[in-house]
Amino acid sequence: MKNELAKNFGYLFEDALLEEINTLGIARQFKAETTIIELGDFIKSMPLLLSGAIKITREDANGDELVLYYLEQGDTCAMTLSCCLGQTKSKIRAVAETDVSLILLPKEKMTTWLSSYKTWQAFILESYHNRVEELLQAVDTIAFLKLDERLFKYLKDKAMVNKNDELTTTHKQISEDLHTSRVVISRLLKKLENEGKVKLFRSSIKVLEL
DNA sequence: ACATTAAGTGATT
DNA sequence: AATCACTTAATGT
Repeated sequence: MKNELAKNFGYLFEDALLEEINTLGIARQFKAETTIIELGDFIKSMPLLLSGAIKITREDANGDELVLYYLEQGDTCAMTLSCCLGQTKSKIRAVAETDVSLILLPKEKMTTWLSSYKTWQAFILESYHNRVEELLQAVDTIAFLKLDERLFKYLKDKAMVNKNDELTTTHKQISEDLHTSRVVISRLLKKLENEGKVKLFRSSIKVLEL
């Protein structure tokens, strides 16, 4: 774990902090599709993403889902930060998009480190900043983009976090992620295919224009 | 061969 | 853009 840690965060954190993370952190792996944080969960530790990608999702009272953003290697969950500080339940769901490997940090350390390590402070502020940016982007996407543009952006994002332009997913799953119906996705995907932006297969989609 | 699941399509609101 | 109803095609048992 130590080398992996150094590889991903070595340039960010000072040695003393890396040491602390190394001794206090718990390494964990999740397989793709595993739910890491469920709605309403209490957060007792904070994750540092070593590899893989995590899909952050919101859900309304009717159980309708909506994808907010993806976390990638080197990221941390901003929701967790506010949960740890405010002692509230998680208002989001986190599902492993790919196989994920991460380190869990005890939440009590977070605030202590904030004052004792400048690099930690910078890291937290930086990732908070990134998260807010992504959230704003997500809002823009939902509010101002038409569904066909949203769909194409979704496909590109998904290809990005998976580092693979061949996506194994179904029209139904996409419709759930984008909060719309399967039929609509099928039709829009057909349109994108005719425009030469994607290639459709059964249970998979190849993104051509990245 | 049969059942199940994914995807395509016309018509309606 | 959503929903219904139905078809076709691919896949699993």
